[in-house]
Amino acid sequence: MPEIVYDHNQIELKWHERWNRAELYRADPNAAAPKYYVVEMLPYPSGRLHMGHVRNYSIGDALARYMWMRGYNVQHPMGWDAFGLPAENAAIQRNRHPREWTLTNIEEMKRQMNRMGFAYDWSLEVTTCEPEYYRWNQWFFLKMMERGLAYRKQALLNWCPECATVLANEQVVDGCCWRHESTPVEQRAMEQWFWKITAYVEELLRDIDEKLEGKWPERVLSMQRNWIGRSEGAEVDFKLEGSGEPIRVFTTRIDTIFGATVVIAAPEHPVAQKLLDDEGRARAKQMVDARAKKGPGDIGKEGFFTGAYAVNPFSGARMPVWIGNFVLMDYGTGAIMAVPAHDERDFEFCTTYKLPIVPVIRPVDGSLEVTPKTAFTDDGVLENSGEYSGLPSAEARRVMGDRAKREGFGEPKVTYRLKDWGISRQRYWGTPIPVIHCPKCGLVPVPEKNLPVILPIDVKITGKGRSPLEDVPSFVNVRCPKCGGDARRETDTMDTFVDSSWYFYRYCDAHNSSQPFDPRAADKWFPMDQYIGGVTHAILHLLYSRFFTKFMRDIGLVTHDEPAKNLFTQGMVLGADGSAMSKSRGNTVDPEEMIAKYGADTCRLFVLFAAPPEKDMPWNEASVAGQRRFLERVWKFVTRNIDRASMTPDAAADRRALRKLHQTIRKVTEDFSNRWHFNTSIAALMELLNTLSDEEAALSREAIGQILPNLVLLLGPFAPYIAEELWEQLGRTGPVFREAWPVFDEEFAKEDAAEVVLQINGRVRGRIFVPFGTPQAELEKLALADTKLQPFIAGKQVVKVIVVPEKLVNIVVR
RNA sequence: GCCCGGGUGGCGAAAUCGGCAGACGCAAAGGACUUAAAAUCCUUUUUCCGGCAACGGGAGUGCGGGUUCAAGUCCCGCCCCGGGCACCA
Repeated sequence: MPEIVYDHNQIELKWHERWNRAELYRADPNAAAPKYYVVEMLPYPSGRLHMGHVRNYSIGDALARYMWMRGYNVQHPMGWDAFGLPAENAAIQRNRHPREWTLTNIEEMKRQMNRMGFAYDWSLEVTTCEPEYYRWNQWFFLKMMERGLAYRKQALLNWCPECATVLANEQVVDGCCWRHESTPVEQRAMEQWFWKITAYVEELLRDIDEKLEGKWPERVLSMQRNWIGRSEGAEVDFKLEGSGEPIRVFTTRIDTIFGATVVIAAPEHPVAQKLLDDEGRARAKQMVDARAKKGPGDIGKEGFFTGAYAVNPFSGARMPVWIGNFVLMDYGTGAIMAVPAHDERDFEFCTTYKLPIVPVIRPVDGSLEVTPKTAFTDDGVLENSGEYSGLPSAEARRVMGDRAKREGFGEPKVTYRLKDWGISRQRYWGTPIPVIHCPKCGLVPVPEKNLPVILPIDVKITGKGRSPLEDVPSFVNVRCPKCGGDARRETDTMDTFVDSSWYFYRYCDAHNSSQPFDPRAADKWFPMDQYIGGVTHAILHLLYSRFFTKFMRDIGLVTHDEPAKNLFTQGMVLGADGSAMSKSRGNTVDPEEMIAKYGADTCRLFVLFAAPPEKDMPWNEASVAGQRRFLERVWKFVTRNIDRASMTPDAAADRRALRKLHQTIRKVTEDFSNRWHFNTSIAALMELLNTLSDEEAALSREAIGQILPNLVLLLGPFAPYIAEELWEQLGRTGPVFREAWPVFDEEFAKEDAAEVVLQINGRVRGRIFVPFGTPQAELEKLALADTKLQPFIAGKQVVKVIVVPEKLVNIVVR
C-alpha cells in the first residue's frame, strides 16, 4: 500500500481557495434555529496579526464550529474596533483617507485569517470608518443631546503628547496613555464633549449584582465595582465666620464630626479662593500646577491656613479653614473636614502642622484609645460627642445624617469615583461630532437629515494638538442650520470606543438605512448568549457598552438591560519576557512565520492545547512539534485504514476501540458544553488515537467504518483544514463542520466492569473489578476478604467500612 | 492599605461534585531500524528507601494548623506571585 505523504502546505492552499467562495457558511439571522451569538474583539486594526490574536480567535472559532455542528446559528463576526491609525505608522499613512487604509487593512486581515482557517462571516462586517457607520454614531450623539446626556464643559483633561489628543479617564493606565505605555499623560484644561455615563451609575452597579454576578468573571465585575467606586456618606455645611457662606464637605464618617479640628479645601476650591489674598492664590496655583505635573500620589502633603474660620454645625466648634494640596476638587465637594484622630491621612496632615487631635471614637470593647502615634480608623462607640456619645458608629451615621438634612445644613449622600465619559478626540480619524457652533444660536446639532457628517479627504496630519480638521475651511465653515448665519463646525471627533460600544448590534441588521438597526432584529439576537473578549477591556469597552445598551433601551431600540448574558475573558498570550504581547514592545510572534514552519492546523492546535483558554500563556513554542506529530499520526491512521483489507478481526479489540471512541465523544462534547477546556479535549483525542493505534491490527471493517468519520468530525473544530481534507478522503463532501456533531452511546462508552479501589485507613492497598450495580454489602464482603488487604487487617479491629458504589471501599482499622 | 485571581514534576498542564495526585503533551535518557544522521517506533522518567527483578514501603500539590473514614479540592492563620483600586475624605 503506497503511503500518502501529507503536505500541509498543499492542503492549506487548496482550502484557502475554497474558503473564499464559501457562501454557505453564512449564518442566517432569520432562521428558526436557536440563537447563539459570539463576538470577539480585535484589539488593533494594524493589518497584522500576532499569535496572541490567533489564540483568541481559535477559542471562539472552535466553539463556533461546534455550535454549527449542533445546529445552532452562530454569528461569529470579527469585532472591528478601529481604534485608529497606529501612531507608528502615521508617517506612512498620513496622506491617505482613513477609509482607504482601513479597507486595505481589512483585505490584509482577511488574507491572514483565511490562511489560519478562521470561519468568519465577512458579509456582516462593519467598519467604523464607513460613512454609514458615522451616520449612526452621530445619530446616537443627537439622541444623547436630546436627553441631556451629551454636554460640553471646560475641564482638566488627560492629554497624551504622543497621540496629541485627550483621553478618557478609563484610557489612562498607571498615569500613562493606554496605547503608549511609557508616555505620561499631562493635564490640560480644555473644553470637551462628555457623555453622562454617571446618569446610569446606580444601574450599572446594581446590575453587576443582579444580572452579571456568576455569569461574568469575578475579576471583571470587581474591576468595574472598583472603577465605579461608590461610597456612602454625607455632605455637611461648615458656615464661614463673618460671611456665613457655607463650605460643603463630603465625609463617609459623619459619626466622627465632633473630632473634626480643621476644614481643608482643595487649592482650586471657589469659596476658599475668595478667602485668599494674592499671595495665597499664588500658592494655591502652585499646588495645582505641581499636582498636574506629577501624579497625585507623588507629592507630599502640604497646606496653609487661609486666615478664616468656619463653624462645626454639630459641635459649634470654631475651626480654621486650610488649603491642602491633597484634597481633590473633582471628588466629593472639593473640601473635607479633617478628623486626625480617626483618619490616617488627616492624622499625618495635622501632625505636620501641629493642629489639635481630638479622639471621639472608642473601640467597642473599650480597650484602647487613640495613641499619639496612630489614628484609630475603625468603627466603634462615640464619646465626647454631645448627645450622640455612646452610640455605635453605624447608628450615629444614620442619625446625624438625618439631622443634617432635617435642619438643612447637609444630607446623606452617595459619591462615585466614576466620572462622565469624555468622548472628544483631536484625531483626524473617528466620527465627526455633529454639532455646529453658531455665534448667535450657540451649540446647534446638525439636523438628522444632514447626517452623516463625513471627514474631508485632503487633510494634513499635524500632530500639533489641535484637530487637523481645523485647517480645512471647507469642512469648518458652514451655515447655522437654525439662523442661516456664518458658523463653525465642531472639529473634534469621537472616541472610537463609541463605535465599539454598539457596533455588534449593527451586525444583526447591517444594511438598515433608516435606523442603526431594527429593534425586532435586535430582539431576536440579543442579549447575546456568550461574549468572548480580553480582560484588558474590563473598564473600557465592557463598561461603555453596558452604558450604551441601557441608553439604547431608554430610547426604545432594545428591550434588554445588558448586552451580554455571559462573558468569557480569555487569557493573554504573553511574550517570552512574560509581558503582554504588543507591537510597541516588539515581543510579538508572527503567525505567518509559524504557519510557514508548522502549518495552520498545527498552530491552532498548539495554542488550544497549551493551556485552558482563560489562562495567560507565556509564549513558548517548544512543544509545537508534538502537535504536528499528532496531526500526522491522525492523517496516517485515517488514510491507511480507509480501504484496508480485513486482517484478523477481534471482537474484544473492536469493543475496546469503540468504547474509547464513545468515551472521547462524550468527553469532547462535555468540554464544549461546560467549560471550553480544549486542552483536555485534545488530550482525549490523543488518547483515542493511542488506543486506536494499539488495536489497529485487529479492528474489523465495521468498526473502522464507524471510527474514521467520527474521529474526523471530532477533530474538525480544532484542525479544520486537515479534517476537511480527510473528510473528502473518506469519500464524503464537505464542509465538515456542517455535518452533525457525533452522538455518543452510553452503552458503548461504558466499561465492562467497575474498578473499585480498596483502601485501609485511606491508603490504597488493592483494587478489584466488579460488575456494575454490585450491592454495597457485597463490595464490603469482597474487600474484607481480599488477600492483599489481609496483612493490614489481621490482628486489628475493623472500626468502620465506607463503601462508595462502583468506586471505592475504605476500611478503617485500629 | 483595600478588593479580585493564582501557587501541583525539569517544562506546559490534568484531576469537572471531598474518593487512586501527575492524564495528555514537551524535554531528557536508553534501545530498535540505519553505513550514518534525520524521521519513525519501543522503553524509562515526582522523589526517597529496600530489591537482580516482578514488586514492596515511606514522603509529596507554597507554609502551619483544623474538619473528615478520606483534602490539590472544605475551614482558620500565614508566605509568595499576578492583576485592579488608592492622599477618593
